[in-house]
Amino acid sequence: MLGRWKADGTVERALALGADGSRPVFTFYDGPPTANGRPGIHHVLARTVKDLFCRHRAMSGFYVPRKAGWDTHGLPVEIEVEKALGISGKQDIERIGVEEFNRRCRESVWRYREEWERLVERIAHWQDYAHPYVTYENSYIESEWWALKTLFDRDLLYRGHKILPYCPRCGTALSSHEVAQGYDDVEDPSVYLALDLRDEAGVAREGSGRRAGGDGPARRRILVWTTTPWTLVSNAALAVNPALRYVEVRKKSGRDWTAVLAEARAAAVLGQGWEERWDVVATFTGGELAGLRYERPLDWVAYPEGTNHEVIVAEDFVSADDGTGVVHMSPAFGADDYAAGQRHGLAFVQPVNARGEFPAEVPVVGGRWVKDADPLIIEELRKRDVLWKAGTITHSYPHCWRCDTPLLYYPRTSWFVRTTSFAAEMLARNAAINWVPPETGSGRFGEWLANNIDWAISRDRYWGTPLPIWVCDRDDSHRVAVGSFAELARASGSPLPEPFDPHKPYIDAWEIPCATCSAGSAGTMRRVPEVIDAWFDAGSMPFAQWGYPHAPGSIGKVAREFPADFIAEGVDQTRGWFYSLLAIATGLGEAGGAGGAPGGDGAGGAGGAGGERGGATLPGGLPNNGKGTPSPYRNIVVHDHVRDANGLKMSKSRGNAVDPWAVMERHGADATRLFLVSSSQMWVPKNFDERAIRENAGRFLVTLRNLYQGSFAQYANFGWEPSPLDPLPAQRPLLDRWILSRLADVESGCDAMLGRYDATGAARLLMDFVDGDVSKWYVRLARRRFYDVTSDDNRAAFATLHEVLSSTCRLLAPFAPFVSAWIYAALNEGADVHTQGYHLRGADRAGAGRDVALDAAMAEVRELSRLGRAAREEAKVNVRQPLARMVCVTHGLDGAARALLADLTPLLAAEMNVKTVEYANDATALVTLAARPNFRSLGRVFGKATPDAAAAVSALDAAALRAFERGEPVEIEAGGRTHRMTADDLVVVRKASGALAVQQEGARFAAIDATVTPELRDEGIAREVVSRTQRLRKETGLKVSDRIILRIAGSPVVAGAVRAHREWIAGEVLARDIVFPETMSGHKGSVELELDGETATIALTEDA
RNA sequence: GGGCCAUUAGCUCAGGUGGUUAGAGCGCACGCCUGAUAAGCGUGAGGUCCGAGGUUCAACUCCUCGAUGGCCCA
Repeated sequence: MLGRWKADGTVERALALGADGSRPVFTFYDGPPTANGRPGIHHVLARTVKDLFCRHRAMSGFYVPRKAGWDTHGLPVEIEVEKALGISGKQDIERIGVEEFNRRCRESVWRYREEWERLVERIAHWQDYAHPYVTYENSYIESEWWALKTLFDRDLLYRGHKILPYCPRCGTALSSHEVAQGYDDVEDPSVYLALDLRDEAGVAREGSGRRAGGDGPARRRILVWTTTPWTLVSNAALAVNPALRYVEVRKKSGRDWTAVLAEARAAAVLGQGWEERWDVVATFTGGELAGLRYERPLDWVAYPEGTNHEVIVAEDFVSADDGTGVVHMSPAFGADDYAAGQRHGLAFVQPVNARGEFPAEVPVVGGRWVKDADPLIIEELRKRDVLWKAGTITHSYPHCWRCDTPLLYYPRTSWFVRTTSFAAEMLARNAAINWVPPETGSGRFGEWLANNIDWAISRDRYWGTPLPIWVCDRDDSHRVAVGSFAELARASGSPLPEPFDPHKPYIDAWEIPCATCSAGSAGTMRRVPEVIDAWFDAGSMPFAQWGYPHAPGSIGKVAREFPADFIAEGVDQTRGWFYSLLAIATGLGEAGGAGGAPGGDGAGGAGGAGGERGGATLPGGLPNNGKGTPSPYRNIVVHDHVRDANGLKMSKSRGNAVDPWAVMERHGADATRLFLVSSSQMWVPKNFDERAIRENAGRFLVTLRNLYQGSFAQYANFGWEPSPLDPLPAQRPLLDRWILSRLADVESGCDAMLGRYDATGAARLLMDFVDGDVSKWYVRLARRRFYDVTSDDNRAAFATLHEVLSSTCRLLAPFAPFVSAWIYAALNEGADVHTQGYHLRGADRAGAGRDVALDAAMAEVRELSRLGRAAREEAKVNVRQPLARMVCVTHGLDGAARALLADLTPLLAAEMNVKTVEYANDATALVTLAARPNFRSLGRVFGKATPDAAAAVSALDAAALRAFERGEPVEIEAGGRTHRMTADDLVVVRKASGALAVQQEGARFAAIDATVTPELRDEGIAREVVSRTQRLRKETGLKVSDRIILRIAGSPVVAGAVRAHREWIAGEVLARDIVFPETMSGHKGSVELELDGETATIALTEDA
C-alpha cells in the first residue's frame, strides 16, 4: 500500500482535500516533538491518536489542515550536544565558543529526523511533513518576537527574581525536568529554634486571644523548625497558617517563659503526654499571631533600608504536618519564601555567592560552603540561647544529576510573563475547552491554572529563541522590545546582513542607540543575554507556524485556522504545551480589541487589521475567527503513557523500552494502531504486551481478510459485480436486511463516538460487529447462497456482503488505514477509501436503515440457538444429526419483533438442524413459573425487612404469578407490613421442566427432543457421508466444480441410508453416480468411516 | 514529602446514581465443523472484585486507613 500511495501521490492529495475553500475547516495543531531522540512506541500511540481523528474528520467532509512541526530549541538539545562533545557545563561551552556550540545544536536537532519521517510514513500518520514548521527558523523566531513585543507593550513581560534550583558547582540553574532526576534520600540537620517575641502590642491585649491565667510571663518565645540552618543567616520573617490553631504553653516546673507553636504539633515537638508537663496559657489562630514581631536568630547581615523584617506573616502554605507550624522564611532561598516576601515587602538578604559559599566578611561562617556551615551555625545558636533542640532527619532532597552536588534554591534574575494578571481569563477560556477525559481539564489542568504563578520564560542558556529586549547601558529602566527583524534594522540603523541569524552569539552584537535618554548623552542599548523557554516556542505555534504577522498571507492563514478544533498529546504536556498555548493566546488577546483587554468582539473573521509589512501597524493580538471561543484549542484528547507488559515505566535504563520498528516488523502498522486504541481507553496508562497485539487486533484483521478473500473474492470470481440487477435491500432476505440494519446501527455508532473522541468505543463496536455479526453469523448462515451463481438470491447475498465489507472498510479506515484501503480498492475498482465519506446515511443506501424489531428478533434467534447448542451438547447429539423438534420460550420481545421471529424460525431450525421449532407458552407442561425478587424496588418499601420480603416473593406459586401477570392484585407480607406487588417488584421467570434436554438462561430457554428415529438416523448418516466425501474431495485436490463418481461399501444400515438419500447426496457432492461395489479392497484412496456405530468405506474417482 | 489516577478470571478490559448469579475477548480444557482451512463454531473450568476497618437491610460500587504501580509537583 505504501508503494501505491507514494506512486499515486495519495497522501498529498488527501491532505489538500478542500484546501481551496470548498470544505469547512477542521484545524489540527501538531505538538512538535524534538527530533534529537529516537521515536519510541509511545510516539506510535500519540501519532495514531492524532491521525485517527484527523482522518475521520477529513472523511466526514472537512478540510483538515495538519502541518507537522519540529521543536528544535532548548536544554535537552544542549545536553545532547554536551554529551556528544564530552563536555559539561557553561564554562566548557564558553570555551568552545557559542558560535560553534549552537552550530552543533542546529545539526543535532536533525539527527533522527529521517527515522522519524520513516516511522510516521510507516504508521500512516498523514500529516504535512513536506512543509513543517521549525522553531529555530527565522520566520518562526520573528513571529515570537512579535508576540514578546506585544506582551512587553502591554506590560505583561517584566524582569524579576525567581528562585531556581541551582547547582553551585556547575554554575547553572536546573530545569524541573533535571531536578526530578536527582532526588535522593539524605540526612540533614533538623533544628528547632525558640525565638524571642518582642514585647510590643500583643495579641492578648487586643482581646482576641484567650488567656488562661495571670499577666503572662516576662519572656515569650515562638518555636520554629528548619532543615537548612545556613539559611537562618538571611531570615527575614516567620510564617504561620492563618487557619491553624496555635497554643502558648508554659512548663509546669518553671514559670519564667512560655512558647508558642501549632496545637497540632505539640505532641510531636513537646513529646507524648505534653499536657501533663505543660499548661496552655493561651490559644490563638494563626491569623491572630500575624503582625507580631520577634528577634532574629543571627544578626550577621544587615537588612536593607526600608524593608519589612522580623515579623510574623500569615501564609496558607504553612502546614501542620511537620515542624512546629511556624516556618522560617528566607526569601532568597525558597520559592514560597520569595513569593511571601513579595507579598509582604520582606527584606531580601542574599549572603551566598554563586559558588554556594558565604563571603569572607560574614562572621563565623565566612568562606564556608553552606552545607559545611551548618554545624557552626548550630553551635552559634546554642551559644545565643535560641536553640531548642537539634537532631537529624532523613528526607529526599534534590541533587545535581551531573555532579551529585546538593542543589540550592537560589535567586536568579529572570524575565516573566505576568500570567497572574490574566489568570481569571485563562480559567474562563479553559472552561470552554472540551477535555477528553474531562477530569484532566477540571482537575490537573484546572488546579494548575488556579494556582498559576507568573511564567519565568528566560533561560541563561545558548540555544534558543533570543529574548528581543534591548536595555540601555546608562539606565537599565530604559528598555525596548523589538517586534520584527525590520524593526531591528531600523532601530540599529544597519541593514540586515544576508543571511541573517537571530541566534546567539550574532544577535548579541546588535546595538541600538537609546531613544529614551536625553539627546547628546544617549546610552547604547544592548540585548539582554537570555534566550527563552522552549515552551514559549511550542506555545507560539498557532501563529508562528505561519510567520504571523510578518509573512505574506499569514494573517489570512491564522484567521482561518485559529483556534485549533483538535489537539492531542500525552498527560505530561498538561503543564507544558497545553499551558503555554493557553497562556500565550490569552496574553496576546484579540487583534480586534485595539490594545485593550481580551474579550473584544474582534473583526469578525476579517483578521486584516494592519498592513502585512512595515512593522508599525502589526496587529496587536490574535484574530477571532468567529468560532465562538478564543481558546487556542477547542477539543483536546489527553492520552496516558505506554508502559511495559508488567505495568512498569519504559526507560532506557531499565532496558524495557520497546522498539517500534520491531513491533511494526512483527505485527504491522494496522494491528499495532488498532491494538493501541482498542485495548483500553487511551487516557489510562497502557500496559504494552506484544502478544496481545496478535491475539486481539491481529486476529481481528485476519478474520476481516478471510471474510474478503475466503468468502467474497473466491466466489466473486464466478462473475458477480455490483449492478442494477441486484435486488434492492428491501427485497432481500431477512438475513441480509438484518446485517444491513446492524451495519447502519454500527455506522452511526462509530461516527458518533469518534465525533465525541471515543476511539476505543468506536473500535470495539466495529470489531464486535465484524467478528460477532458478520463473520460468526451472517457469513456462516449465508454461505450456501454464495455458491449458487445464477439466482437472484445469490445476487442479493453478494450485494449485501459487498456493501457490508465496503462500509466496514470506511469505518475502519481511521484505525487501520492499510488493510481498509487495500480491501476497499479491491472491492470498488481501485477507489481510495480515505477520500470516501466515513458514514453513509440512509439516503445513500435505499431502504437499508436500522430495523430495531429485526435486530431484537435476530438477537433472540441467536440466543436460542446458543442455548439449543448447549442442549444438544448435553444430550450428546452432534449438530449433523437431524432431530425432530425444538421447543423454545422467548423473552422480552414486543409484537413487531415476535412477528419477525416467526419469519426467522426457518433459519433457527436450519441452524439447529431440527425439523420443527415450537414456541411454548405457560400452559405447556414444559414450563413452570417462578418469581425473582427485585431487591432495589423491595428495599425501598421494606428497608430492613427486605430479605424477608424477597423470600416471600420467591415463595409465590405459579397460580399467584399467573394471576399477577393478568393484573390481579397479589400481596406479600413481611416485617409486619402487607404490600401489593407492582411490576417493579419482581420478574416472572419461566423455568424448564420435563423430559427434553433443556438449557435456559434467565426467563429464556431452549429444549431439544433428542429422540433419533430410524428416519432421522438415515438422514444423519447421509449428511455424514456428504461431509466425509467433501473432505475427501478436498484432500484429493479436486476443484469445487469437478464431478465425481462415488463408491460406497458398508453395512446394510449405511447402504439403506445412502440409497434413501441418493439424489440429495449426489447433488451435494457433485456425483454423477453413486455405486455400491461388493468390495473396496485395493481401491486407492478409499477411506474407512465410522458412522454412529456402523462402518462404511467410501472412495471417489473423478468423472472425466 | 504533597496531590491525582489505577488495582476486577492466567492476560487485556467492561461493570450510570449501592440491590444479592460480577461480565466479555484472548489463553486453557473438551468437543464440533471441514466449499474462509497457518481459518471457522460451540461448551466448560477459572474471581477472598489489592488489603484492613467503617456506613447500610444490602458494598466491586460510598467513607477512613494502608499496600503496590503510574503520573504530576516539591
